[in-house]
Amino acid sequence: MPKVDDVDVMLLALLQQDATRSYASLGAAVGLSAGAAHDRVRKLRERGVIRGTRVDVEPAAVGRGVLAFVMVESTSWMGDSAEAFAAVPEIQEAHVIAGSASVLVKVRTATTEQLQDVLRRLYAIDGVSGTQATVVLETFFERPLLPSPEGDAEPA
Amino acid sequence: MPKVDDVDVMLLALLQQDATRSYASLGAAVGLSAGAAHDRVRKLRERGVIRGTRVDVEPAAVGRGVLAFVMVESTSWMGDSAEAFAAVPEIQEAHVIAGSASVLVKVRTATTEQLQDVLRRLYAIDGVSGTQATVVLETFFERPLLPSPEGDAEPA
DNA sequence: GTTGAAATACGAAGGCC
DNA sequence: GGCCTTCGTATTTCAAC
Repeated sequence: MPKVDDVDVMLLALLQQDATRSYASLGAAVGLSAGAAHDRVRKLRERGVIRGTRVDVEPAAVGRGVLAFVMVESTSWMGDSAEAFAAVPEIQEAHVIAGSASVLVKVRTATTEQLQDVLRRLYAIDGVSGTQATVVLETFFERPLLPSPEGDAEPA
Repeated sequence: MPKVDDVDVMLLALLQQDATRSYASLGAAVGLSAGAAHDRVRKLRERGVIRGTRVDVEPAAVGRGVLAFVMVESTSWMGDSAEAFAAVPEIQEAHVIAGSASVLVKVRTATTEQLQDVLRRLYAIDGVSGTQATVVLETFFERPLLPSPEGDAEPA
C-alpha cells in the first residue's frame, strides 16, 4: 500500500479548500495532466485517505446557531457507548478522553433551551454521572487540517 | 431573502453525506427535476447557507493522528486574538467560550511531542496565562449537522 | 503519467404553471 | 416565484500509448 506523497498532500489541500474544482485545474496546479490528477484522487478515495466529499453548511441557517462543548463524567467505562451518544442528533462529535471526564461532546442546537434538553438526554445515558457544559460565545475559525497552499506548486 | 424550506434541508442533508451526487439523482431524491435541484443548490451557495464543498481527509493519513482539546486561560480579553491562534497551523478550531478559560481550541498533531510544542506556542500568545490540554483516546464519531435521510423523501 | 475520445453532467435559456 | 425541458459546453471517465 503506497504512502501519501507530496503531490497527494497538495491535491488534498486544494480539495479541502474547494472540492468542486475540475481535475484539469487541479492537475495544472500540481504539474500533472487531468487524467493523472483524477487517478491520484480516485486512489486516495479508494484507500480511505479521502473519507468523503461534503458541503459545509452554515449552522445558524439550519437552526443550529448555539454551539457548546460538554464534558461528560461517568462512573463506569464508556468505551462501548458510542451508539448512545449517536442517538442524540444534536451531538456533532463525541470523543473518549483522558482526564477527569470520560467523554467530550460537541453539541449544536437552535437555542439554549434545546441545549438544556440535550444535557437532560446525556444524563439519561447509562453510566453518566455528570456534565459540564461550556457555551461558545464566538467561533474564531473552523478550518481544514491542511494549510492552504499560498505559493503556487510549480515555480519556474 | 427567502428562508430555507424543507426541501432545501433535504438537499443539504444529502449533500452533507455525499456532495459528488449528480443534480439528477439529487432531484429524484426530493421529487424535483435536475434543473430545479441545481437552481436551489445554486441559491443556497449564493446565500451562504452552503459555505463550500470540501473533501473529508482521514487525519492519521496526513500525519495528524493525535487529537486534543485545549482550554486556554488568559488574563486579558482575547476577543481580538483570532489571528494569533490562526497562526498556529495545528489548531483546527478556536472558539471564545464562557467560563473560567477564555478560548477552547481543537488541535491535531502527529505526535504528543508536537502537541507539547503547540502548547508552548499557545503560551507565547499575548495574554495567555495557562493551558489545560485534554487528549482524545478514541473518537466515537464526527458527523455533519443534519441527520441522514433514512426514509426516502418521496413516499407513494 | 500522457493523450485522445465517448459518455455524462453541468449550467443557462426559455416557456409553463 | 418556482419548476420543467432543452440545448451547448465543459467535465468526467475510460481506453490505448
